[in-house]
Amino acid sequence: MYRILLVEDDKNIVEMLCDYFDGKSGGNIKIDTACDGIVGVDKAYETPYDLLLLDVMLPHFDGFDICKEVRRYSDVPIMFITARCGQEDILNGYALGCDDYIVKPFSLPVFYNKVLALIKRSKGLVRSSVLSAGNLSLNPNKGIVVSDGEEISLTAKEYQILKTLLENKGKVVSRQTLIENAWGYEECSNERSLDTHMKNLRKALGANSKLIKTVVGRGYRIGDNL
Amino acid sequence: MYRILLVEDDKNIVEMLCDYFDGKSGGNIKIDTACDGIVGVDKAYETPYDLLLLDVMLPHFDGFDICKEVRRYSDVPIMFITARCGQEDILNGYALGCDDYIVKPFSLPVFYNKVLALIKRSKGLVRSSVLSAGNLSLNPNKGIVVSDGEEISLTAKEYQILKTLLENKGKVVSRQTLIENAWGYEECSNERSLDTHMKNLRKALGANSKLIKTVVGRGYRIGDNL
DNA sequence: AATGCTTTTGAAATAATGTAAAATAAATAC
DNA sequence: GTATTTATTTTACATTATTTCAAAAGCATT
Repeated sequence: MYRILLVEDDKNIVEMLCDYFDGKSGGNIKIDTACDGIVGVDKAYETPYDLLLLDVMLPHFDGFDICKEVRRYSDVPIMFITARCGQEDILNGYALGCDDYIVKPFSLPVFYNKVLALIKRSKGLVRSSVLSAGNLSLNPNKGIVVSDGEEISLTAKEYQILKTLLENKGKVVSRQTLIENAWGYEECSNERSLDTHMKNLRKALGANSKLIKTVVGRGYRIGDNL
Repeated sequence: MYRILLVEDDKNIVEMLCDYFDGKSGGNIKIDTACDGIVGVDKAYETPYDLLLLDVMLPHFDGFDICKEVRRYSDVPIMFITARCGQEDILNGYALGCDDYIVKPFSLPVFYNKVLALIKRSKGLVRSSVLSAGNLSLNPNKGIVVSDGEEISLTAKEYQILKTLLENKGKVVSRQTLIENAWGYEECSNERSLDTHMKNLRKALGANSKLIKTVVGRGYRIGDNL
């Protein structure tokens, strides 16, 4: 399930995009919305979204401001969607670190595919729809995990933790991010639970558990080497 | 240095793009060209490009065919650039696994930025590039540090201190600045703690610890020479 | 070389993470 | 609807890593 934050003050556009994405993805994409920049920045900070869709013209804190602020701490994919089509604006967007700049009006089916292509690119899911590290693979479509050629069964939490690590292969993923991804909005009351799930996950992975390194004080990281 | 393969049969476009990219990037982007699909596929197979730019309408083996073929074995970023602007064509491009589909004519500066954004996204270099000094490098995106070719593990504080020093390479960084960056809002109770982390950091860096000079009374400075 | 100040060092205190087992909650079967 | 199974959370303690702190060493000024 992919999570998108849409910051847009035009209710019609919000509704249209939400409906289309929900229908087209079969509920596999969830769009969260904010109608002004301040709320947008706050939400982006609290939740690990897979993509930010930003209108440029917003009251008080505009899309460019949001992008600038978010890029201080995050690599999350960012697309602007706006009626402002001047070359100056577009170049400014790219200078602030956006991934794409879409000018309204646009074709919904094309836009949908653009969004999906970017999310997949950012997660390394371009060609195969399989995430992998070393001799370990996870198929997010099928929801199965194979370790050393054998399919293994993981619990929901273990699966989510492993998926988040693989989506960020090579990067240190903070405990907070892992918790947010595995627990979602209902927070986990005791953050020590993660330790236990981590232990169970490692046990389930057998020898491949060595792929997951603990980076004390900063999080965990999965890589291709034992 | 980034390498791009441009498959395009219109000599004018080829020349225009090559000139523009060469000038704009200061030679940091090298465009290789092929004027038909067969040659394009061969070149893409032989060389690890950072991006493929494919015209759709080509003799014999068109851009879609190239994309389909290349995607059998590679995740390389692919952009179509073509005059064919029908929605069917665009959707077909995305279905074949392209990253973007640009319709001619387009603005060169915008196109240049799009290309750069995609290459950076594909390499995980969105926010910040790698920081380095001498034979030492720190990737803020991945959160890893490499010293003399070996990845070394640093604690959270050591990592922050080194990152701050590298962000100010060549400059003297005051102890106060280092403390503020590594401890953030929760102040460190004893400012002598920095000394210990400095010691541990130097120990972890091995020979490269000589890159960090103590400037008594003013702070520390990292440089490129031992 | 003596003084006052800053930096380095290593042992002790503290904090973070790993593990196992028990308790609770959720899902499934009967 | 209840029993059984399975998953998750809590708890307690072991282990490892990090931070603190005070003593020792280094540096600059006289």
